[in-house]
Amino acid sequence: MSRLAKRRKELVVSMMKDGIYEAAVRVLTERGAEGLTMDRVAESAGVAKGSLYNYFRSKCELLQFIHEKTIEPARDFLAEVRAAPLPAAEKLQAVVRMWLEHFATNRGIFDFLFNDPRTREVMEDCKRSGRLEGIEQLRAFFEQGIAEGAFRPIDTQRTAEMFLGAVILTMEQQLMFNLDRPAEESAAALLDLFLNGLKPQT
Amino acid sequence: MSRLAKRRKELVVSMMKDGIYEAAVRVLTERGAEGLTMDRVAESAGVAKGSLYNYFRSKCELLQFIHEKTIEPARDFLAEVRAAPLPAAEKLQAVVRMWLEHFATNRGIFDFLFNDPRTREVMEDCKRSGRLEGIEQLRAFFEQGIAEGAFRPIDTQRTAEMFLGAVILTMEQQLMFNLDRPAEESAAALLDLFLNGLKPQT
Amino acid sequence: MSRLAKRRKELVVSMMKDGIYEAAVRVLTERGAEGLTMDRVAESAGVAKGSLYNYFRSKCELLQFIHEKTIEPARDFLAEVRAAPLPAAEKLQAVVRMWLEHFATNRGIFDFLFNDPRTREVMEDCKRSGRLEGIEQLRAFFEQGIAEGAFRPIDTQRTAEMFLGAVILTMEQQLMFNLDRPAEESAAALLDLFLNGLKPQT
Amino acid sequence: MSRLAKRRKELVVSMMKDGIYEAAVRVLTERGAEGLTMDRVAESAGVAKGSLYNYFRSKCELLQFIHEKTIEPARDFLAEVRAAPLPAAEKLQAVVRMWLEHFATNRGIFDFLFNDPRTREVMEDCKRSGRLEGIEQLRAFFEQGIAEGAFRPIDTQRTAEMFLGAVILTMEQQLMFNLDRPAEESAAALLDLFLNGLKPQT
DNA sequence: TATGAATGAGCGTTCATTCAT
DNA sequence: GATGAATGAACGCTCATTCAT
Repeated sequence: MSRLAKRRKELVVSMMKDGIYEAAVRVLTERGAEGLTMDRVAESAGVAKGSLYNYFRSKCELLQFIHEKTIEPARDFLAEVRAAPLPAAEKLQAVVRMWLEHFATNRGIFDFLFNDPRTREVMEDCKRSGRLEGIEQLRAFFEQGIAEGAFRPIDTQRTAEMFLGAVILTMEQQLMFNLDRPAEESAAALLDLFLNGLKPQT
Repeated sequence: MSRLAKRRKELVVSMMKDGIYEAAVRVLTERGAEGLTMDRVAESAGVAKGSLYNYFRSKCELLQFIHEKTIEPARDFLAEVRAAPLPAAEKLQAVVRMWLEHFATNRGIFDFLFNDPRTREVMEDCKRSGRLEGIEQLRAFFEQGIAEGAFRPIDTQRTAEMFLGAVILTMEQQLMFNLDRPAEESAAALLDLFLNGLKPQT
Repeated sequence: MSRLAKRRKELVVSMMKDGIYEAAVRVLTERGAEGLTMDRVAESAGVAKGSLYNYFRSKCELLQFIHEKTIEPARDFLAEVRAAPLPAAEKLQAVVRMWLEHFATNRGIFDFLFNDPRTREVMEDCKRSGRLEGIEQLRAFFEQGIAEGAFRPIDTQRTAEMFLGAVILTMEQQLMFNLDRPAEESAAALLDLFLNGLKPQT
Repeated sequence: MSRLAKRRKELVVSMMKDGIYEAAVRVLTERGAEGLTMDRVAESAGVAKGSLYNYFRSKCELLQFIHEKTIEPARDFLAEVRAAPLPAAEKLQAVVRMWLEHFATNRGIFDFLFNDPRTREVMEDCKRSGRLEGIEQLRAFFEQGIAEGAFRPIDTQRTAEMFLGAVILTMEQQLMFNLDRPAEESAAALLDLFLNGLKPQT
């Protein structure tokens, strides 16, 4: 096969995978993680069930693809932010805003990524859950903040967990009730609380 | 049927439901949310599968009952704390410690209650997840704190969400990795962070 | 449950298993070992597919049951013959005659028992294939014959293999072409050849 | 199309068929009869799956071709031996030795040819299994032996069946347990038993 | 003619629900 | 009311075959 033909084939495969991905996301949105069956993905993608297996060896592999594809832009942005010459607090805020924006669109896929126990099991083998990755990244920011003297020398692991938990639940509330909170505003509220605490400034 | 007979019948029904509940919790603990089948619940409860349907119209209804029943002691404790003559921060800490202790015993049921997508759907129909209630209760504490002048006048809804998120994820991490963090300590860390914030005390 | 009820239940279960067994044999006969699907067994037995799983945990278990049930009477007879006070040659002849009669009825099940590679795999785990069991039993007869001085001191393992092979292929030819050879006659021919050999008596 | 072009085409087709045959044998060897899928044959042959259907109308036809092609050298050798000026017993021994050697190399294809139920059905349609041919050929040897006065005037059909059965099961045992019996020795044991019988020489 | 993606019937298995006893 | 066998739709997955390129 010529190089050109090969390239074209790769493109077609990539497009099919994307189509299946989108179908899966639709199913996820309409029926939840529980309702994500290969039959429904196939139907939603407009292909035969067997065809899915031309692109993904198993449902598990499809799940991993969805995970990867969804989380990828977030991860890229995170790496970018991490490398940027900004104070820790600003990095945190940027990341939170991005997360809120990124997942604001779609409740099904968010649950699937962060909360579905099946997904977690599948992912643990190869990639870690989105949650674990998020915690790890956040820790880096907290450590930077401490090093800069901007944060108290708290337990970064615990802090990262609490912070991510706060972000996730904020997102979930928004998705669950279709709230209309600008990401900007939510991020600011989060940072304000975590930076300054509840106690009145003396 | 006489009133007495009626009363007795109610009692019997209630006991059966409780027995089934306990069986379900056992199954949940041993096999996870995925493994919670009517067969297994029936077997663990020592009744016939068909009998479950005399007490719960469907699996969905059983799920709702489990939810309710599990949440109940937490709710009771919360009401008690709420009524107590304590400063907001102490109330928060007490509640957090109780939650951590209450769910530390049992990973299966926790996942089931907060994260299982099947459960989630079911719950949304009737009271839109246990989270809501927790948030509502927490709001009261934050409002009290503000009224007392102990807290800044922040958005209590958002704060409650963030706080609950932090608690939940802290719990989950602990359960997921079988960490050995005393509830006392975790509660203290949570309170410290939310009260004082990340910024160094000036 | 009373002892009586228990006994009745056992009987019902046993009858269902037998019914399923017969259905499986029918399918085996009509469609061969390849065509033995759970769907077809269920249909032939006049029950829903799911019901099969109330009596057999898996297809493998059903296969083992068929194996056992079919081979059981042959095994019983063999044990009886083995214990009887007869010369080795007569024992051999009796067993061969029994085999030919026992399997004369049904080609499907015979193939399934002795030749189907799938069956072999399944059986190896728990029971040995019919073939192995047959060889082992035959060896005993040859050893007896040698001890009695009626047979030459040949390699009993090999001899048992050859003998069983001869029996099996004789059976298969008969089944394959629906020949009308009396078991009696076939057994006599087998014994004559194996005892006296091809060479003319000097 | 010119005669030459036709001839060339035939050659190409024949070579392709042979290539596919070899691929099928490889698959058979590596994965067993169960694992012989058109996908794997195509992959092993280095052609597209669809191409297989240019040379064989169906999997069934491919199976028949494999059968034919595998049996062929044995058949050729048999014809050769048959025509040779040797006593019947020596011919028998030569053929048995050849068979044992021919199939000793390869368990997968042997099972496939003689025991796989799928194959069996296919073969029955067109030539009722390779066995028949073997039996027919063996009969000729026994008839020769009788004519020469070297064998008793036994029923040659039955004898041929028993003999073939003995050979086949001997082979199968060897393959199933990976025994290390030289073909020479096995052939000698077979002949000794069939010629001289079990009874002690008087 | 060669290709290989698309197909869809079929596989073994699970499980919430029903219903005759 | 209690039972548990029967049900059948649904699941993830396979693979012989087809057909547009």
